[in-house]
Amino acid sequence: MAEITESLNFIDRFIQEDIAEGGAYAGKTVHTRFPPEPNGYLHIGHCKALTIDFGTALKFGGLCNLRMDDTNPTKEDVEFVDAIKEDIHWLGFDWGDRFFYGSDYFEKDYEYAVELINKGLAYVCELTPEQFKEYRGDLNTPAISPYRDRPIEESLDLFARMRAGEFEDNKYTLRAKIDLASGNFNMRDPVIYRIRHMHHHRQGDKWCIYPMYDFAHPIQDALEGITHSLCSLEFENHRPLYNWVVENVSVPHTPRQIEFARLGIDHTVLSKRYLRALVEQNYVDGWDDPRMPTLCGLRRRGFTPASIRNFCERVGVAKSPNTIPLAFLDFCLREDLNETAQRVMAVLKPVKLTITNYPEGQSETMVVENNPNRPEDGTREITFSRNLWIEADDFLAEPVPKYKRLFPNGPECRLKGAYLIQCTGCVTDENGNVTEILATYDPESRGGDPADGRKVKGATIHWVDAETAVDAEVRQYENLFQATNPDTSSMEALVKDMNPNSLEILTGCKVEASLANAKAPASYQFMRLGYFCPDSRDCAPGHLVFNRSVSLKDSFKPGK
RNA sequence: UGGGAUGUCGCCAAGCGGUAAGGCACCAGACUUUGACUCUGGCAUUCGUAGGUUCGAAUCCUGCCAUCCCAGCCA
Repeated sequence: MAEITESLNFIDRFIQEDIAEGGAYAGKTVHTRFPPEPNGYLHIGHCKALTIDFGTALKFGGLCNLRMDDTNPTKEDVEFVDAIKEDIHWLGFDWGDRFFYGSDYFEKDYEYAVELINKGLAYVCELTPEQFKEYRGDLNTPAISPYRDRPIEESLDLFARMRAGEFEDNKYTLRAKIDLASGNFNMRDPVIYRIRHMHHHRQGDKWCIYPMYDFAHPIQDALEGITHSLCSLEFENHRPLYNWVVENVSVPHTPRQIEFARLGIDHTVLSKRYLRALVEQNYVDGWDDPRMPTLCGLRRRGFTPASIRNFCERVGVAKSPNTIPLAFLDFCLREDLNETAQRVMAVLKPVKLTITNYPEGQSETMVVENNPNRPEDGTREITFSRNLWIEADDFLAEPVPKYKRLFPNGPECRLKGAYLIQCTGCVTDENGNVTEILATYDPESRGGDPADGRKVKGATIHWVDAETAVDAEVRQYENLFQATNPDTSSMEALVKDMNPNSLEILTGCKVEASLANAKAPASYQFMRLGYFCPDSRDCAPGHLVFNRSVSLKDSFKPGK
């Protein structure tokens, strides 16, 4: 077993007890699994589960399987299977050769179901869905099940005929005989098989009866030798049933289910159901729309795998409900990018800057480092001339207190990697809008350091040479698709509850700087936007002005 | 209302009977070729609440309060 140096969460402690001498799994290899249902794309919430499933196995020197939980043919599709695998690899997790489909165990599931019938622990029920609901009972009254005493032979016969396709959907179900009076509804003789005449994405038309999650999942875990079946809190109520199946069916192995709290992020929809609706009803351009909290959406937004993994690890594992600030996700990205991203200068909201004492037609080349944190990343050359673009926010006609940037007769400022300049004034149009900023430069400060060593009072600002700049149109999205209340019951309500900025963007009315709430200065925003795929398909209102000295293709590749 | 969970700083989260880790956020200062980054310092006499046990409790016991999950032939 690998030495465990990280701090242990509550799951780790359970496992440690289990594998300790005398424990339930003494001497065994810890084995977990990540079991997504292939009915949608993975989102950052799944990433937490992924981090826990794969991370726990790793921590204990064990293994983690990837298993498509495809027992319900009505919602599943191969498109999702491929996308899920790709996203997991992108994140950096690897299941080796342990990739499985829950549906590959259908034959086994069937045998175990027959075993239950033979033991008198399951029976064929013919309540209609409506009756089933009626007979369910309520919090204080037990359920009623008129068919629970059906003779074993009869159930055996009916179950075989269910499989043979003799009955239409919903005509019969197979139910486990457990406890009609249980306070836990999952134990009130739960349905474990239903009839669905439907094409299965993998099994084709081989089956017309499908096992329910509660029956199939423990069996899958047991057959794969999973020691610890980690899942989210909403399955806590299912654990007694999970254990019941494992105990009453002759599976070769006894897995243990442990539940943890799922991830919550403020103002972010993390429910597959709603994400799916957003895609299907065209509120967004697809699962990989940069506004989506899906892994492919985050990837297009410029999130690195390391930043997402780190986020999930730092968020912790516990059982208390949690809502993590979106700012924390941003922090994790900035932290990673600050270390690894190659810098580039670009201007979000451009305004013209003219260096009045710089000769017209003259141009020179400046050399700037690609990443101040990593000299080994080298340098790049950029051109400088009399006409530049700078950030509109780096100039104020009327300075506010403590403003250290450009304003008429303001402090000397540094153009990053170029010269020291001082603002002398500005040009405005008939409406009073600033159209051009005027400044003079100190020829003796090439590179940014004054010849006489005087201290620069103003800030350092970024710029782009108007003569050589590339105008790259890039659509600037709001941080993530946001909603203040993900638990609303309709799309209308959901959209109504959305953050106003998002709504504007969704309807295409207006696109403002996407990272307006990012605390970092513009350059850091560029790191992010720079990694944002400037694919022409995303071109829309906003635009960035890039310095041509960097090849867009090379420097602005998606964060792969 | 029956069953199952959860409550430690604004947000996460350690702690597991010996006297409240850490991160994010925030505040103050230093540094700085991007007001960022980095660095330094500050930030819970108190652990939902009321009692009890104990020399000693966030940790054990009892009651109460709040919140979440469950009555799909979804997962």
